[in-house]
Formats: sequence, C-alpha cells, structure tokens
Amino acid sequence: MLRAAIGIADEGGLESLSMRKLAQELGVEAMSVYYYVANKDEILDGILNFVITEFELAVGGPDWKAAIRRSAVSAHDVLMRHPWACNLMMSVKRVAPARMRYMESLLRRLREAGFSANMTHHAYHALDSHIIGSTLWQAGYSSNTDLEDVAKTFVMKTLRDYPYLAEHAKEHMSRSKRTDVPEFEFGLDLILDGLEKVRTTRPGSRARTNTPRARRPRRPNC
Amino acid sequence: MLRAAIGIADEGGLESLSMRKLAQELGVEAMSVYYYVANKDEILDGILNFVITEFELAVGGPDWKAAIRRSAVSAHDVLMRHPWACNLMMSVKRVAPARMRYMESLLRRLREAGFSANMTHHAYHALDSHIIGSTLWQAGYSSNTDLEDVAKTFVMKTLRDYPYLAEHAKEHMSRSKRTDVPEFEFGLDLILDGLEKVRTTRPGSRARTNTPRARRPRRPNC
DNA sequence: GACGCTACCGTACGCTGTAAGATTGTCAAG
DNA sequence: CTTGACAATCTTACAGCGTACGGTAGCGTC
Repeated sequence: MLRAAIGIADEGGLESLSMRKLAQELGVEAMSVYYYVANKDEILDGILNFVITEFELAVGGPDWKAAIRRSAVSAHDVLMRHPWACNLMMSVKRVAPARMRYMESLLRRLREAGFSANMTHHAYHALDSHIIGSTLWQAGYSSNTDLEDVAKTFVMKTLRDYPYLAEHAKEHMSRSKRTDVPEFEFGLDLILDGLEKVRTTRPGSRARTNTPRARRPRRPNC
Repeated sequence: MLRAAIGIADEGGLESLSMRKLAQELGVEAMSVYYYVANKDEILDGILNFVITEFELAVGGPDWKAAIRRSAVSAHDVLMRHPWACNLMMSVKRVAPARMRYMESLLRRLREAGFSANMTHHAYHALDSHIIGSTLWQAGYSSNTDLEDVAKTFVMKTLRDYPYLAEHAKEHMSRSKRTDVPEFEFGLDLILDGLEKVRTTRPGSRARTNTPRARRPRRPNC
C-alpha cells in the first residue's frame, strides 16, 4: 500500500495523492483503505519513513568528512527521486523512526569526529538545511516539461532589464552534467570544509559554547 | 486584498487560505473575489511577491560579505514572519518581479565582488538553499504550541535508544536567544567564509569553469 | 427609456478527507 | 446445518475546496 502511495506521489506530486486514487490503484474503494490506516496523515508518515529508510547512514571509517558527505549525497539522491518527501520532512510532527536513526548516525559521527555538542548542533542544521533546500530547489527546477515559449519571452525581458539574471540563466543552460560540479555538492563541500575549520578552532572564537546546567529537555521535536 | 490573504496565511498557514475565507474576511461572497483575480494562483503569486518586496537588496559598500549577509539575514527575517512563503518560493513557475529584482541584486553583488559566472551561479544556489532550508526548518520548529506531553514520552524513548539525538534535543532546549549564535547565521557564515576562500582560488581547483559558446538560454525558470 | 459597464452574488459541479453504518466472506462453535 | 463472530469491504453522506456559468443591482451616458 505504501508502495502504491509512493508511486502516485512520484508521478503526480503529493497533492495528487488522494485516498480515492490510492484506493483505485489498489483495486478497492476509498473507504476500504481506512481499515488499515487511521487517516491520511498516517499514510504520509508511512511513505516518508519508507523513503528515509533508503538514506545511507553516516558511519565507519576514520574520515568523518567522507562519511558524512556520502550520507548527505545519498540523502540528496533519494530525495531527488521522491521530491515530495522534502515537503513532508519539513513538518515537525513527522519524526519517523527512520529519521531518528538517520539523525542519530549523523550526530554521532559528528561527535566522534571531535565536534562539541554545540558545534554538532550547528553542523547538523547546516547540513540538513542544505540538503532540504538544495533538493527542493533542484527538484522544482528539473520538473519543467512545459513553459518552453513562456521562457522565451521571459528571456527577452530578462536580457534587457536583468543582465545578471540572464547570465545566471545562461549558466544554467550551458552546464553539462558530466563535467560540472553539481550545485548540491558544491554547497555541501562549502559547509563541510567550513566545519572542518571550526572543528579545530577553540570554541567561542566563532560561536559561544554554552555548557549549561543540563536542563531537562522538553519539546525535542526535531 | 493581498493584505487580507497574507493575514489569513500568517495565522493559519497556506492551506487555511481559501477563497471563501478570504471573501469572508473582505466582507463579500466567495465568487466576488474572482472579479479582481483570475484564479487562486494569482493570489498566491501576489502575496509571495508582496513578501519578497520586503527583502533587503544586496547593494552598496565595498564589503560584499557584509552586504550579502545583511540581505540574507533580512530575507530570513521576513520569511520567518511569513513561513508559508517558503513553500511558494519552491514552485518554479512563480518568478515574481520582486524575486527577479532580489536575484538580480544578489547576483550582481557577487559578480562585482569578483566571482566568476560559474562561481556566482554556485554561490547563489548555496545561499538560496540555506535560506529556504533553514527558514523552513526553523519555522516548523518554532510553531510548536502543543505536543508538550508527547515530547515527554518521546524524550524517554530517545534517551534510551538515541543518546546523541537526546543530546541534540537538550542542546535545543538550553539555547538562549540572547547569547547563542542563531542556527541560520552559523550556516550562513559557513557558506560566506567558504565562498570568500574559493573567490580567490584559481577556478578549476574546486569547480571547473566553463566558458561556453553562449548558447541561447532556454527555460531560465529560476 | 435604453444601453453598457462595474461590482457582486447564487447555484452547481467535481474534487477532497472521512464519519457512520451496511454488507459481504470466512471460519469456528454449538 | 445453523449460528455467531470476526475481518474486510463497500455505500452513503457531509462539509469544505476551487471555480464555471449565469444572473442582478446600481450607475453614468446617450
């Protein structure tokens, strides 16, 4: 059932995934699906968890950068195949088990690499933001089948009033998948290299470390 | 009218913005709204454009990092006040005029700072991804009013099975808004510092430059 | 008075998630 | 062989969504 739901979302986007269509795909009526799930949210949780399961965990090896890089690239690859999952990831309530495992492995790898708790916190969010943001953008961008002629007139106006924007568009067009560094990996390396630098930095020079009296954590919904 | 729509989206999220509710807010019936707009998409375009107008453009001064940083922080601030705008930004078709101006200013500032066309391309996407990704996450995270006790049991399980995740949650709780570096700015500085490094680097050491025969740009929908 | 225009409204259709209840198919106990 | 229980499924219905289509009231102009 989750497989069917993922299939629908893959080809038509999240908003095309309706209970009726899912039921139809399964050869039953809409309400029959409710025998197996409580509501649609449960399906969304399910397919998100299913997708995250495919993320490669950050483990092994002495090279933390390589390990985390591999994990991030794998997450990006998976999300590019299921772009709708990005949106699901952004709703805080969906803390799927697979996601917790993924987070745990990443956080652990960072800590074991010598990052402080505070630095690990920041590193995690920098990486996560980049993965989500970059994938969301790239997925939207590469889903352009139509718009051919709309773009033409757009370019006309652009070239006139927005020369730098035009250059940016040109840059997009002339990029070759083979020889150019993917946008995602460029940003990823920017972050990873930056992290390597602050790792060996005395904490406080860049961001204040706070080693607080460990308050009882509440609302750890992330 | 856009003002009313933004108000609804601000307090109830994008999905709570319906034509009927908007009409009600304006003191008319649903179909009356269609006298002023062709369809709902036009409203979404409108409120997105309206929000982006508030972004501070990256201009002036010899310090490109400071200029771009200010612009990024301002965009983040604005988006934090209107989190739904992040989602709208991700659909490629919405190339609002305000957004084109914003992109143009950012791209221009990068080029004037000495970045190559290729580097500017990468820099822009790294920055954009971070802004969107970070804001999306932060907005989702800070919209937690309920879940208090759900979180308690969550922590119980977490502490047992996911020690690093628990630490991460603790880190979240113990952060003080006053003294700690905001997550957004940490990642932003990571990217900006990294960009400064590759700016002076000979192109090709990090990413191949391609100075292609300028093909006629097509589909510049970004 | 007749026209055209602006601003607005009523109705209706097909879509959505899902609550409530009716209906089958299967199987074990009496 | 009948009865009852259970799982699996379907029917119906409702409120809400975007919006197509057509109608209407008020107005200025000829």
